[in-house]
Amino acid sequence: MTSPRAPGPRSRSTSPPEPPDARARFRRLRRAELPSETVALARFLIGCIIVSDVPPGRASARIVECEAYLPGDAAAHSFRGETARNRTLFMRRGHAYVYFIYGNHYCLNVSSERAGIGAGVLLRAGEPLTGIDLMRARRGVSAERDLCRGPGRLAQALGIGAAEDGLDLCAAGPLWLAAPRDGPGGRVAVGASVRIGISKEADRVLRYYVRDSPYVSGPKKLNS
DNA sequence: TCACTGATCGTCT
DNA sequence: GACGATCAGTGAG
Repeated sequence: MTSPRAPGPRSRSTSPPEPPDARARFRRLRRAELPSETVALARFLIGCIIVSDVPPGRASARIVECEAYLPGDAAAHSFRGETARNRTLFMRRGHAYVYFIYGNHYCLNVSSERAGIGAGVLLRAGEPLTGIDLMRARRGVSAERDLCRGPGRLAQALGIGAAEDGLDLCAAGPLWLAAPRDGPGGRVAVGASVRIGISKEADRVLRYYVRDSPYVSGPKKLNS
């Protein structure tokens, strides 16, 4: 009948009580702060925060893993040129490219170059920060580690679907990027590896992740 | 922890 | 009609 795990239609909010952690404050990233080159942006995004205000409430996660998909990269969805599906990948940097994959899952990218150039950064995993109960409800699992570990899981936990495709992540809206939290522990060791789940250009080291983070996806040998 | 497999459906050739 | 930037479940080591 209906697709089982695709994010459902937005429920009509009946002013649910705001969980205490939803009041955490984040500073929205300005586009000028985003590096204008894909690899640099992928590295930059590690430690940044993705914030979803998709109803019924706020959920956010610290980005701990992402992959760069470059212009002219055979593994990138933009490789064959612009289509109806991937057109948001050709928007200027800082826009959401959301696509549906394997009949079950949505994945979120951040467009990464100037308008007209197809490239992006796939957000693969996050460490849940706020709205954890909401993520649990969306995901149907309780283990915090499994809420955002993997691109499909991350999108589902944040309530991201086709409706979020094309959103400006540097503007006010239901989905946006926030600066890393300052203070002790703000600086992390970033590792690099080959990308996961692709067959073309599979040897390129374009995946970045937080070393030793339990929230990173993929086999252990890629994460040391 | 890893390897394997089925589910599921939009997109593209 | 084939493929795919995945996930969850199962079984083996």
